[in-house]
Amino acid sequence: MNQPTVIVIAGPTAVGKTAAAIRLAQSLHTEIISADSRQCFTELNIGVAKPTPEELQAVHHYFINSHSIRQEVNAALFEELALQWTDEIFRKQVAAGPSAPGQPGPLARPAPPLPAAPHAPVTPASPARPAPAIDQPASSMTSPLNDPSPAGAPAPGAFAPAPAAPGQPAVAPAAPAALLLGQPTAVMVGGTGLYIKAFCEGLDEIPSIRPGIREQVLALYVASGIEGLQHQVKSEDPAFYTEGEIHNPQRLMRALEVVRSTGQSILSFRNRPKQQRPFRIKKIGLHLPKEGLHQRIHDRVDQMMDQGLLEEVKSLLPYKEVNALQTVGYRELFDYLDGKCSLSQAVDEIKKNTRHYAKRQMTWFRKDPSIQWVDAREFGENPIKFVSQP
RNA sequence: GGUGCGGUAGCUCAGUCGGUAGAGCAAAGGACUGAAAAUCCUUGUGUCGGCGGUUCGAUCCCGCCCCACACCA
Repeated sequence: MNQPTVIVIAGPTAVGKTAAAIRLAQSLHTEIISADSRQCFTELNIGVAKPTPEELQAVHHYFINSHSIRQEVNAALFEELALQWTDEIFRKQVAAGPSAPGQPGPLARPAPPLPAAPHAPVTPASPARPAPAIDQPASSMTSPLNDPSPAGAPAPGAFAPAPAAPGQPAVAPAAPAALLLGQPTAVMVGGTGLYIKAFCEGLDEIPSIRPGIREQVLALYVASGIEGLQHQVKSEDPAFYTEGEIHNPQRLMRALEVVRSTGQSILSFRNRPKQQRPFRIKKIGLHLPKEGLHQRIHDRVDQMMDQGLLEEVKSLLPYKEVNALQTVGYRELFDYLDGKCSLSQAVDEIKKNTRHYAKRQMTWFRKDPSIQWVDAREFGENPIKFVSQP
């Protein structure tokens, strides 16, 4: 049975997902939905390894530069938006008609294919970039759907793609029709496992939290710590206190805000079966040997510093408390700017915390039996090869 | 050369009034449905610098040696 397909590219940070997904999307003449909880923010560029302006020009990306750090973004919002975007991509492809091999597909852009040099030169340090558009009130950005990719935010230089064998053509010559069988296809790429899960399986429907309650719960945590949260959860949501993660402040606060807002335990909402999506999902996991991945992480952090990450972080100092900036690469440099450590210590911390992050990502993705794992280097050579099999 | 202080887990160190040792970090594994680049959980045998001596028994006390640091010449 033929259905539209979403190809999901997952894997740890710095394996080379971005470049691989762009090549794949170009081969398939389609567009990309990013599944990255940080690259959606216009104000965050170097530190989140956003695709370069050239890459964004080559393939249309959704959920890149679509939000401000002053907006609340979470997995539920992502699920909702990504489903809309998927539908939008499919409809565009249907409207444009099937593409013929060797010809520009319906969504192909005029830009030439990106070079896929196995060892792309490090992009030189970016010149001073415009100040992030954080002056705008969040309310003026309430329509991310209509403006998914403002051109104003230049992204940092590209991180070199996973090394591919020399001599490979920039774009696989395979015909998109081989995979599509006349059916629309979209590409999703990102490292935020929860967002991918929300998109593929859906989240339970939990009413939104009444205004003021989240602040109230946070204040409780600040004032009385995890013991205070545990104490309240024990009396207000005993079921969660018994079954939930009671050593995890975030889970405790979530449980409290739900019970205070709805009068019911958060556990009572966890009853919805996995969603059946009206499209096929094919998950590809990119991996590299640990030493190689760590080397790429270290190199990329050094590149970020060369590209001016410190300046980017300085410009965000007034916003250091917002959730979007609780992020590897930013927190450590805030500490440096606060005089808590030396610059080289901060850089070492970024490398270490990025390694930890990659490990957590692998723990998450390994658990998903529907992922087909591919060596990132092989995938980079000819992504469509791994995608054209059912 | 002399004096002092050290040499204990990958790193920084604690400790054993003599009964073969434990924290933080690192590392490894894991959980995770509206903060997810977040948050949380689990895992600690290492010639206690080397060789002798005292002792039932030494990482601990004593002697010599090696190494590091500081100060004095």
